[in-house]
Amino acid sequence: MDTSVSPELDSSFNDSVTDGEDDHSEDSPPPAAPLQVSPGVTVVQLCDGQTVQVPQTSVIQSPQVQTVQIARVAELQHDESVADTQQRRALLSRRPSYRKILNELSSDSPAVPKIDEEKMEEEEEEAVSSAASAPAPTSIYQTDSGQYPATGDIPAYQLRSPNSGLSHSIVMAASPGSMQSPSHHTENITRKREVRLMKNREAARECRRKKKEYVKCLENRVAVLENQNKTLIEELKALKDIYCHKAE
DNA sequence: TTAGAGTTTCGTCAGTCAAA
DNA sequence: TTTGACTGACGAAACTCTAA
Repeated sequence: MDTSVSPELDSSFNDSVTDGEDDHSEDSPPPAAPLQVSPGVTVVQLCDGQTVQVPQTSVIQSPQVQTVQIARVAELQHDESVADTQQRRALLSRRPSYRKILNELSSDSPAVPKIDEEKMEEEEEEAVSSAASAPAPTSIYQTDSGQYPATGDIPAYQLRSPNSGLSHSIVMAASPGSMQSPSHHTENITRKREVRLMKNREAARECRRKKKEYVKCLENRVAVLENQNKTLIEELKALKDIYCHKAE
């Protein structure tokens, strides 16, 4: 099972995504700066072991952030090793959902729309109640969401679904399970199935939407890091030049 | 213009997990 | 134990691109 790797990646990844969403995140101070010798100056070690003092405005401090992040991941791993099994299982077995990740994102960045869960619930309830109370719906896809009739675009596999024709005259039994005729029982099962399918359909849509946003955030993050990397390389080159001139 | 390949989108199923 | 939410995998349909 390779899922054991994902939580660490995800925990650091969530930070990265959050940072990636906000391009100014590089301006924020790192959680710790081990090579910082004074408030305005950072010490950078060159390949020959010597050190050079760099103004704090330099982007060279950013790798420290990464180092610290790696250290935090290592810490996390250590903590996990001593945590109880249930907690570890919770950490290792499942990655956070896109909903969680994106909700975190949205709390950091107002540009990302937060998922209105209450609204979604209301819509679902509405859909369910309409499915249950509709006098004679021709199809659940027409009565519930209103999407398909609006576009007139009902996929063929939905039309030929074995359930699509069975949703007529859905009536709730007065006491489900006690005095239910076979037909009512079948209708109840059918209705439950249709509700489940409808919810799952919505969930799949939402999941895909979240996934897209998530991938976009990753791409943004990659772009930011690539730029940063380029700047760092140039800066390192300049510093080496300065050092070589001094040495001569 | 059109046939076919490649890509995208969508619904469904199955499996997992957390909460009740 | 049951239930609901979430998400990967799969197949089907729609869409896009390209060579003939």
